[in-house]
Amino acid sequence: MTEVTTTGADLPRLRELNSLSIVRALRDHPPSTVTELSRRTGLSRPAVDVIAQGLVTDGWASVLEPGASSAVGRPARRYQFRAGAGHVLGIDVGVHKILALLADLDGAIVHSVRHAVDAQAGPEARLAELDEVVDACLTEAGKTPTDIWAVTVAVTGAVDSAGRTTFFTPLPGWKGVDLTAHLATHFSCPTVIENDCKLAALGEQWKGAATDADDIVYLLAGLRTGAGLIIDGVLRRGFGGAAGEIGALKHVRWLDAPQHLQNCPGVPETVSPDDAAAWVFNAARDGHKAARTAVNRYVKDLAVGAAALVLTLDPQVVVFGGGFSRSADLMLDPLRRELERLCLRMPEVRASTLGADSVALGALKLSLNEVDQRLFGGSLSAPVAPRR
Amino acid sequence: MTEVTTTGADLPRLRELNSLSIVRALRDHPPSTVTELSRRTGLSRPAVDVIAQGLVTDGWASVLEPGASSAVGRPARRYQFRAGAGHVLGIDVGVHKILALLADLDGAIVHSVRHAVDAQAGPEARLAELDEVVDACLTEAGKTPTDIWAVTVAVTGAVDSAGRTTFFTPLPGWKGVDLTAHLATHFSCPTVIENDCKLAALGEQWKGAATDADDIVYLLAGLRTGAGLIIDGVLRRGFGGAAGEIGALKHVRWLDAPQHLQNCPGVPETVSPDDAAAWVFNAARDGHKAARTAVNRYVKDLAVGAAALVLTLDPQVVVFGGGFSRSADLMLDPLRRELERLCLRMPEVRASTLGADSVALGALKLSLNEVDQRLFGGSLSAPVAPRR
DNA sequence: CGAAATATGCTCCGAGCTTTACAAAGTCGG
DNA sequence: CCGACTTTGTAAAGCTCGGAGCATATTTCG
Repeated sequence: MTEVTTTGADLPRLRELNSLSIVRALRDHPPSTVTELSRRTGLSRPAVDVIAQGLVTDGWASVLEPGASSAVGRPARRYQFRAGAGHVLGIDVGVHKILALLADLDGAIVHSVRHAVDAQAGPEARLAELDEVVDACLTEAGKTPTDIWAVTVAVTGAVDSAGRTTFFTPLPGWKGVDLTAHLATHFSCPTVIENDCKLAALGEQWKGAATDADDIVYLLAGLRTGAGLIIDGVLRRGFGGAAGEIGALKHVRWLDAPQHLQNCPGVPETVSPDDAAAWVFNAARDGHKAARTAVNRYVKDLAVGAAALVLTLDPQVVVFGGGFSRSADLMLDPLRRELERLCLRMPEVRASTLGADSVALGALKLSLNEVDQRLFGGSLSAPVAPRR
Repeated sequence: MTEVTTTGADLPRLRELNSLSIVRALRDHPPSTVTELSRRTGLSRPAVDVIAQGLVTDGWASVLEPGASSAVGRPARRYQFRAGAGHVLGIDVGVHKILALLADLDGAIVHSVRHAVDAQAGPEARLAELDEVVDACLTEAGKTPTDIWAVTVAVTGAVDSAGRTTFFTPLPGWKGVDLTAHLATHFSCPTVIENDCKLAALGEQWKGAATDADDIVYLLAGLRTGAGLIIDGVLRRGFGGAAGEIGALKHVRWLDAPQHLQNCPGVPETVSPDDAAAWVFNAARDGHKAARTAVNRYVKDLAVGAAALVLTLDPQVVVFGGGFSRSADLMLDPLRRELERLCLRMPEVRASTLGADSVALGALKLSLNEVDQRLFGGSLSAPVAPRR
């Protein structure tokens, strides 16, 4: 019955907006004087002063008393965003490992815990391991679940808007798992489940190979092949969460592409199937003939799907990531050549700089985005942080 | 040197924001009383009253004096957005025709002019015809170029951010044409050049088959084959304006797909190549064997590219448009079957409801968006409309 | 030590929104 | 036809907020 679309603003709301404006300015350039903030926001000095003091009493900012000054004139009090007011979690539930990252509101990583997991482990064992990793991460950092403002978990396979893993996933028995419900028993904050490729794309945009780009295609090249898309600066999930799954098209041989490497003639019997690809890359570097053709065939197959993504989206950058990106030196140029042949407008092709960490970092970033949306989207009141 | 990022807001700015809020509310439900606006915006009645009167004196709104009232109580003055304060143009420069639509700020079409053009006409002749269409449209509606607040022109081929047609285009000799510069001699308002497929997608979202969707793949199926993408409610151009050009991939046989229809065995010699497809569709409806297989082969080729788009973007709706959409009855179900086979999550498949007008309507919508952005994005001051 | 420069803190003013109150203009019922 | 009621239009009072200006504090430089 009550109108929700209250678009009009009164004076308190104006104050709120200006407070948000100050917080934003504070986060961009951490230790700021009132005069700097005044210049950056366009507000007058007295207004900024009042608001900044309010932010301090509410726990959003802290003051650095003058100390040693470098310029002439009375040294200014410096305010800084209290990044420690809250924390977020980013968790990568992979086939072989679980990695949890804990960061403050500035995205600075406070602690991380990585456990190895048996690739064959069922959902119960995996969930138990997940709980253990989260517990360890929190206790070792001296935090409790109530200190956490957002949690994002990366899983393999397409994730629908409710957080369910649909279609398929390489995690054994994972298909029906309701991770959201499981996390709700530990955390009362918002929890997001998302596909690992998509989060890796976000990670590379945040702190990796594509910080300057707003239109990115991330290629996950490994034993699995996948993609994550960032369009106009925002991670795109698609209507059903299945965006980027071009590998499902039969004309694109993504499913079988890694077999060029695994079934390469000449791989010694002593090398396990999981390590075969690494052996082939090394052999190719040493000039091994069969290995070179295997790599080229792999890249050729990868490029067809990549070209479909590029032609559809016309991105600025293609990031080559995933387990095979450690051998990007071998594949980047052939990939460029193939794309050049197949595409209309050639994007930049770059190798991942984060490697396997991109997934967990992307999860962290999505948690931060979630918090930002709650703060900047609505009011600044929700989770007040009173303590110093 | 001056700081552009003035995020803070003072009192005048608050008034401005509230004015915009009222304008928006006014546009949603045209004839509104002050009380209604007050309820919808959350502002108090006196505030709304003052703002509304200001909007009237500035020419943004007009008053409807009471008249016959139906309810009890004193009859209310009704305000309405003055859609006639400005006008926009949407123009479709096609191979065979040029169509110009003139609309007011509500998007209501005031006048339209369509001229046929020789498909072989060179750029000079085509530009001259364009000028003639625009002139006719304005003068017949009693407008001058200064009454126009935004112009969008649809052309074939990929358009870069500067409005140049790059790569290729079916319009003879069109490749180097600087349409933006040409329009600047007529109009001082912003002019946008955009690809016709993309605008058709926008048209279908605005007034066509996908008004309820935010994630749309529009298929242009005709003698040319193309696509336009709307992701999260916004038309996506790609970094270089070449988004949706999946037809350039050799594995996707979009370029040759229409030849299944044109080279269908059994087409009489008397039928011109341009009309061959229509003949095949009619024959297929009558049970003509070769025609049916030709249609099926065409749909099969079309579906591969469509599947690549769908798998990449996971849209809610696929709109089947273009010249062939008049025969959607024949192709919609086969297309669904093919997509069902190729895709992970099946989107809805709908036939275009606008037909060939979708392009010009989309151009119109983009012009309106341009105006909206100028109004709602910044201040309400720019093009004041003083006259009653 | 004084001048210059910069930052802080305070007061006053004006703008804008809300609340309250009241007059105006209709309808409805007798 | 008239009075009660309801809703709208309008004016006044009060509150909050940001801007401008000035006095004061603190540091550097000459």
